[in-house]
Amino acid sequence: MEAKVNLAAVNYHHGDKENLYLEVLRRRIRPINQTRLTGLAIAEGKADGQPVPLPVIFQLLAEPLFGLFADLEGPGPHAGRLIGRSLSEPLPFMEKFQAEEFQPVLARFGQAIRRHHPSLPPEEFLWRLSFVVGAMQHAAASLHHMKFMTRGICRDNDHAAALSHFVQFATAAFPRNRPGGG
Amino acid sequence: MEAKVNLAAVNYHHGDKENLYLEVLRRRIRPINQTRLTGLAIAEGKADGQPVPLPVIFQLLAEPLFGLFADLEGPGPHAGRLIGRSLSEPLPFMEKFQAEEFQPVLARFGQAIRRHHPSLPPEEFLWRLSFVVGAMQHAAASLHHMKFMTRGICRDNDHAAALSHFVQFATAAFPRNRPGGG
DNA sequence: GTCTATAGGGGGATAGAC
DNA sequence: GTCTATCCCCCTATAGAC
Repeated sequence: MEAKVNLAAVNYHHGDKENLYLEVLRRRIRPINQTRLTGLAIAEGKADGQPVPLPVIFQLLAEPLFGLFADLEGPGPHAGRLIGRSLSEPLPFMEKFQAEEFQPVLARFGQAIRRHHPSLPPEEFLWRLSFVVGAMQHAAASLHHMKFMTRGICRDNDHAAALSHFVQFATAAFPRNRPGGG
Repeated sequence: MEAKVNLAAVNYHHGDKENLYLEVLRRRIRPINQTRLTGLAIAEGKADGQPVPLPVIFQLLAEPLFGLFADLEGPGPHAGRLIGRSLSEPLPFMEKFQAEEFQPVLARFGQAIRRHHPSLPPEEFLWRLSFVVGAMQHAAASLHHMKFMTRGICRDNDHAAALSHFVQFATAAFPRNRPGGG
């Protein structure tokens, strides 16, 4: 019936489509989030009680994601776009999934960032965090056609540039001295 | 065959599915971008040769999008999520579409922002712009479950808060005095 | 326990009726 | 020119073979 491989044995091993989709996503996302969390843990160990500098935090957050695009021949770029897309998926079961997979990371990194702005109102803090995360995801999802989008100024799949510019950008979003204080 | 209305006459009027999808998107996106462009034109008229202040620019950019969520019973929120989703769509024909619909707006607003940072390297400028746009889109796509994401701190569909925080955030991303100069 | 044959449903597009 | 009846393929999931 098929050229090389059995087709729908998939259903036996992975259940229905929804479950398969989540398994694939999890498989891609877990290692990224794991790398992030251990990276932060190590950095905090080294910091020895002091807050980890913001640029370091954002680097640790973004590098595992942008790093997917380092090997253009591997599955990374595809995974990157898959993740990007999944995050704007309106499917109801995705909310629960996103919470399970990303909340721990967000909470953990949120804490670390928060130490630099302990008196910032929680609501304001969370909005900024949300914007920063959105910027990162958008960048990851757009890496492959930055050249097109910028009419040739930026290069495609330039994950190193994305990373360094993102770190600068995100750090600027949480400036030490803001207009409103904090 | 159907309860109330003829079904596949759609195909006659709109051609194939891809075309229909683009028509729907265009219909939602065009008025938003139109509002943005005329808003900026008016602001520039009033500014009388001076650069339009950054907060005004970002307000003009974001308000038409976030404003979709003002009437929760209307089609706006649905349109907002549709647009959000379409932007992370990996479908090949979407790139062309996005360029057609969004490049003019981005170019126009880019110019206006650029006047505040004429000596910033083009690449750096475009990266920041990309991050800001990503933050905005992510916010629009997430408005409906901010409460869930923030464990109750932020409210759902709070487009006014989203707007004001975004304006602040985006303005901070283009600070008058940066570490690197410009 | 592993996989395949097959049924069932849905969606898209064409060919042709009005 | 407008719309509808119908076809076909693909995709999903179950039932049952090995």
